[in-house]
Amino acid sequence: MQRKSLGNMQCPIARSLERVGEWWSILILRDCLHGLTRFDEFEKSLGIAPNMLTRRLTGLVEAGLLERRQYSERPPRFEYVLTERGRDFQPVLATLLVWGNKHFAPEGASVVIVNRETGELADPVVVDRISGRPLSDPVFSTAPGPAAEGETRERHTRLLNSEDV
Amino acid sequence: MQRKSLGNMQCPIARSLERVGEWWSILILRDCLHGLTRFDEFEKSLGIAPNMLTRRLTGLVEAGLLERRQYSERPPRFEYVLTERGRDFQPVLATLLVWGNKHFAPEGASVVIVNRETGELADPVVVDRISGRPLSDPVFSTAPGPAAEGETRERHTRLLNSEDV
DNA sequence: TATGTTACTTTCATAATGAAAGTTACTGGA
DNA sequence: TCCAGTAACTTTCATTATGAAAGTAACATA
Repeated sequence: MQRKSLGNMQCPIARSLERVGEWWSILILRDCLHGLTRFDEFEKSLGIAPNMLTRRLTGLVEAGLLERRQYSERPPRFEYVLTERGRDFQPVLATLLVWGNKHFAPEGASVVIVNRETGELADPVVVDRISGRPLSDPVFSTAPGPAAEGETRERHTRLLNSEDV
Repeated sequence: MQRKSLGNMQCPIARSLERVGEWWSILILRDCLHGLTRFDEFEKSLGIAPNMLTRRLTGLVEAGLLERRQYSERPPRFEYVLTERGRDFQPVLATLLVWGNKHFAPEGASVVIVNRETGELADPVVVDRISGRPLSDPVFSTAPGPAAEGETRERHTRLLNSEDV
């Protein structure tokens, strides 16, 4: 009766969540992208118990999002640095930030994204690089990919047809 | 010794995770955005135990992402439909999908996003609507917002300065 | 009357989370 | 040499969260 694994689903969202879906994981990645690397930095920043932090860091290392690196021989000291896979998580954090600011910051935003060249607030949106159109445009929908099998293929094919009307 | 709440943090990412950070929540939202509305649809699609599904649906309704709506008087039957807040979550799902496809689909993508007008694969990226530049551009960074207090303000101010070099 | 459908609830075991305290391997100062 | 301090943890144990299995409610349909 283990927590049910999402990793063997075909859905890329499910597979992502298998790696970062546990309590604390995404906040640790947030801190990493803010430049934190050391155990006690995470501990203080998050207010997380050290045993939990160890579990999460180990998990993120195993998932290939972080690398555990020795930065001192004597005394032996380690730090955690993002891999490319971990850095690639940034867009997810940006969209979570925007969503949080819009819906859960009634007192106003506490964290924003700024363009340091112009000083202006950024307004992050997801667009399709090919067409330049916002992904919210109804022309976009999910579809089965080349590796889709069985239920996944049916599910997304169905969806495509039903929205084609 | 309850699971530690992230909702009283100022960070918008933490506040978002307070609402959708539990196991299954994001996958339920994914299914909602695919058009599912009914209990047994979610149950079958996810392979989730019904008691878990009830807890999550209740939580998402309380968080204002879903609305529970009666669609039949006799027999009494209910469905769950996205609110605006729930629909606004879509960009997060898109970025999770892209990340999952890139890093956890060695056999190739099983789900893709397509432009149904051109038939081409979409390539979703986060850009700043104001400047048009990709958010990965180093000119962008987080900064304390108008409502930032104490530690939050310091943290992001520090960051801004250190990267200004 | 029996079976099926949809949307659940109840009970209970196991896994995940968290608080508190302790450990390791040092450095630097009295 | 002794003691405090630092950084990165581990250990133990209580409490929550998750999940499997079975059951329930309120009907419709045959």
